[in-house]
Amino acid sequence: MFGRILINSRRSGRFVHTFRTLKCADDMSKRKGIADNVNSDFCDFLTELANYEKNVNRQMHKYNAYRKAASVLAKHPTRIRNGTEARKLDGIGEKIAKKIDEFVQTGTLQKLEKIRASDTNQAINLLTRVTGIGPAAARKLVDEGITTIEDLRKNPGKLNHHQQLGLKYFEDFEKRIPREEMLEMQSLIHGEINQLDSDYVATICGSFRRGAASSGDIDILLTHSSYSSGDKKKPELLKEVVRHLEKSKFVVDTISLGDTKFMGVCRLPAGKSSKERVFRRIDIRLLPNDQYYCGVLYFTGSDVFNKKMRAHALEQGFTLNEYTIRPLGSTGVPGEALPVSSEEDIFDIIEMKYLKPSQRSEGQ
DNA sequence: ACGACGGCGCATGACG
DNA sequence: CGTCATGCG
DNA sequence: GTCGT
Repeated sequence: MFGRILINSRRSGRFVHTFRTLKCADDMSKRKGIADNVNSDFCDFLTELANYEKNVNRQMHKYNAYRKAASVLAKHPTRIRNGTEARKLDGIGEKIAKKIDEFVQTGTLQKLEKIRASDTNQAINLLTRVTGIGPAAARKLVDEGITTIEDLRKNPGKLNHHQQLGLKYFEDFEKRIPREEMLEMQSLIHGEINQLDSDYVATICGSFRRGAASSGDIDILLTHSSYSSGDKKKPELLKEVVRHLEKSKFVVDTISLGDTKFMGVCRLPAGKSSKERVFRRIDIRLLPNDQYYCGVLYFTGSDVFNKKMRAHALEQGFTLNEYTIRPLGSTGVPGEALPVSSEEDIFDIIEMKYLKPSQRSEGQ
């Protein structure tokens, strides 16, 4: 889904919590107005608290609250001097304002120091960076005395398939993908799929589509002229594409594969200087052709843009989601899905000026 | 004071 | 075995 | 943890 605003340190994005961030995380470049974040120290400790709530306490809502606060501070053009000033921003309340005061006055946070001092917390935060290991599995492993990546490698039997692949590619999956490489993969993917069956259509979404200089993974939306939402499922359409990409040696591992969603691992063939390529996370989703463009719009983001666009749709009397756009009756009940055969159609329906993907990064 | 904060596909385990 | 819940992304 | 009701 989406791109998020990266606030913190290095990769965290896409999953940003500390480390695993999520999906979209890819826009580091962006905004021309914000001169490289004068409040980054606040953002850093808020992000650290966010990750702590998510990974250790499993408090996803606090995690999101902290990230929202970090995000609003990252976008703020001037240096925040104290809690009172911060308190005015949307997403910062009494507690965080107090923390900002403490940080300004002492240069640190008592709470954070305690969190950092705990070996258990550190271990949980580390293990959680392996894809497939979430807060629950990380805690369980740590309870069993497994606290390092090395420990994991010694105990593969304690990991399910997804987690084993996460461990196998642990280092590579934390590396971002330069746009240049995304473009290479796009060429390869389009070539292979077209060769397989020219009635497929594939679009790489996420921040890559918005023009980001780097991406966290590859997120492909796929459809086929023969497949509409009214039809019965076609389990072979996606599997056929996956098999073909495996045969061409691009897809090298499968994390999960159902009728509509594939999650796996891929790698480009060796480049010129024969320097080894990095293994990358790849997702492919199969959508019915009549829902394709709502899906492409949604998975292109950004999150902020999606929210604004949905709000605009509501004002115009429509409800927009990742599948369909539907008119709202006088009672507020959604009607039948309207026909859509391009992203432009969706903008037209809600009387919104068309924005190219590169213009959807933060708003307007 | 109290509930919302996204919903969903796939893998896996719990349950019957 | 089928169905439901949980974890995860 | 923050916001809206």
